[in-house]
Amino acid sequence: MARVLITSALPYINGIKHLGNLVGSQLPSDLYARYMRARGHEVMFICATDEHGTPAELAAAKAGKPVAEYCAEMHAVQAGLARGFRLSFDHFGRSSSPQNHRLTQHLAGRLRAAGLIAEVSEKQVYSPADGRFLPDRYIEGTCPNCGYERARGDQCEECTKQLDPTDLINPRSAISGSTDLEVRETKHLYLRQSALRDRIDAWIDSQTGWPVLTTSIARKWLHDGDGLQDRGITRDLDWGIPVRDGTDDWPGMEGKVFYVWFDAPIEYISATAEWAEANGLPDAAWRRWWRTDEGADDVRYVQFMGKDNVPFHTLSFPATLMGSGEPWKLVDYIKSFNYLNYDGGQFSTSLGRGVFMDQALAILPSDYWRWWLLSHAPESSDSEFTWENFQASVNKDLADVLGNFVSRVSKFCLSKFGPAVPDGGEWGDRETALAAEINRRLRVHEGCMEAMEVRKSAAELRAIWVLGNEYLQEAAPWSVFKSDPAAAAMQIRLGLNLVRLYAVISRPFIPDAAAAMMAALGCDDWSWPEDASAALRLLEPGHGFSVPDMLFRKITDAERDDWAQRFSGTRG
RNA sequence: GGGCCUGUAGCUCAAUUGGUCAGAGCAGAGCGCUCAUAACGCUUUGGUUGGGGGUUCGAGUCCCUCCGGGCCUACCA
Repeated sequence: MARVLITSALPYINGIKHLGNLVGSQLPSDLYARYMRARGHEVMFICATDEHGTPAELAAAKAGKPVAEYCAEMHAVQAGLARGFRLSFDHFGRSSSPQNHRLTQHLAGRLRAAGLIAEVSEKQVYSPADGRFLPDRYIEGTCPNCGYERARGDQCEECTKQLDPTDLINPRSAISGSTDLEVRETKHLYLRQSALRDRIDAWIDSQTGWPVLTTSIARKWLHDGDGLQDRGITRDLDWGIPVRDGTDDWPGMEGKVFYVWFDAPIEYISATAEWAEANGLPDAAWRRWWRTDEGADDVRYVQFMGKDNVPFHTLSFPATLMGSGEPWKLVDYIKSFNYLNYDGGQFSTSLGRGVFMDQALAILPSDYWRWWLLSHAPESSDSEFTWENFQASVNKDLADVLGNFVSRVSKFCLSKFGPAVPDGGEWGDRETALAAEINRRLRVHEGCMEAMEVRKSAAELRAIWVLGNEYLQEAAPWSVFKSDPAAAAMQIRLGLNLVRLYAVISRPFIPDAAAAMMAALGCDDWSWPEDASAALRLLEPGHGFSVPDMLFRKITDAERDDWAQRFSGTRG
């Protein structure tokens, strides 16, 4: 048994996430966590809401609530949706937790002591009307290059030219529209990533088998131009983790907070501490996952994220941990995903384009979505959600191939033999061959799951479902029953055992359906089928079962068209 | 501008990384079965792997070029 630490990129607090966000980190990480648990490994699966930063403050203001209250509410909403999608986090924390305050301040202090923090005075745009410094992208104005009137301070979206806020003509606050802007001097802390560049570079080089997407993004940042640049890790905001040197004041930095991307990854660790506290466990319980000097040496740490998060996880966060000089556990494997698009364009939170987590659950149970999203995960390139494809996959894979198999086996048994696993008959060549084929395919499936090849894993799982239908077709118990009832009993006994086997191996993908299958069989033995031959004899003659309700219903053309219409534009 | 990824049957995607690999699922066609959610099984029609050029005994797989799609480019997170 191994110990596996799994983290999903933290969803940002300012609203309900869409399916693209879900499939980029939380869902595949859940698949992996569930599979690892199913194989008997000790798993710590961590996620949290990422609560700091300007967008959170603005979203709270828009909602007319204090930011702390807003975040608490949105955390509860996101936690509820996570439960709705059956995301099996051991802990779903908050980056605003006391634990994260302490650890972030501690690590900043360590970095300072190691000489890896630089204090830099710089000029930033301040808006008296908004009462805040404005990040570059919150300043709008006319592009000096192309004349576009709504260019942002970081880049003109029209001509893609990189801009400095002071380049803009007629600059104004994107928040209030105020043109009363001034440039103020302010001091900030920079993490001297440049000083750690060689160490990080060597560390990235030492990794094998990481997705190209992961390493290519990291190398680009390491080698582009002058190489890895220092990064500002503080902001002039109210909401965040106050800048401190461990538990001491940091002179000159009063009133400033750490930048969200400094404290967010640290929350992976802090959330594990939150988990320990929530469960009444001592610090040693979480430190054995994170401190290589306190037991984390044998931990395998895997991170899941969308490609936009890769720089922070390959560079900034490792720099933070390495630079601390303390033996923190570094990530062993980074699984990154491309984007999921929606019907010819991008999902858009602002435009309400696409399907959001709450809406998805209002339409169909989570298993339908889990299956489609996982079997179409954007691994090698961006992928696309279309209602036609969703309908086809759900109806064929879930309803026809798996659901109907369970239905035909259980109903046939009930009508011919009654509500218990029938006795009689012996396995022949066909059954032996089936067990061998299941073993073979299962080993392939396991290899894909181990390697986090999500789509292939789904395809292999489906192929194993198909084997059940092929077997029934060849064995034809409905025909055999007429001449040799005992042989038919053996065949259908195998079929019922196949249902249990399917429940076990399908559980990481479709946990609710798996539970329904197992419940109908009156069984609670979730042991992994190491050997199909034995697993297919697990339910013995006389064991009672019931016919489950329809596992998956079909999506009608009318529903498909209705949904396509409903989610094409404006949310609500 | 620079960098990276990507373009394979109508659709969604595979090809152990130069050597029978041109494949699977869906859709289409034909046949079979009747236990089942008009479900299942078998067979089968589709591609000169975006265009062009090159390297090689041999290239979706390497190089050049052109065309198309996407992402990143450090103050959104």
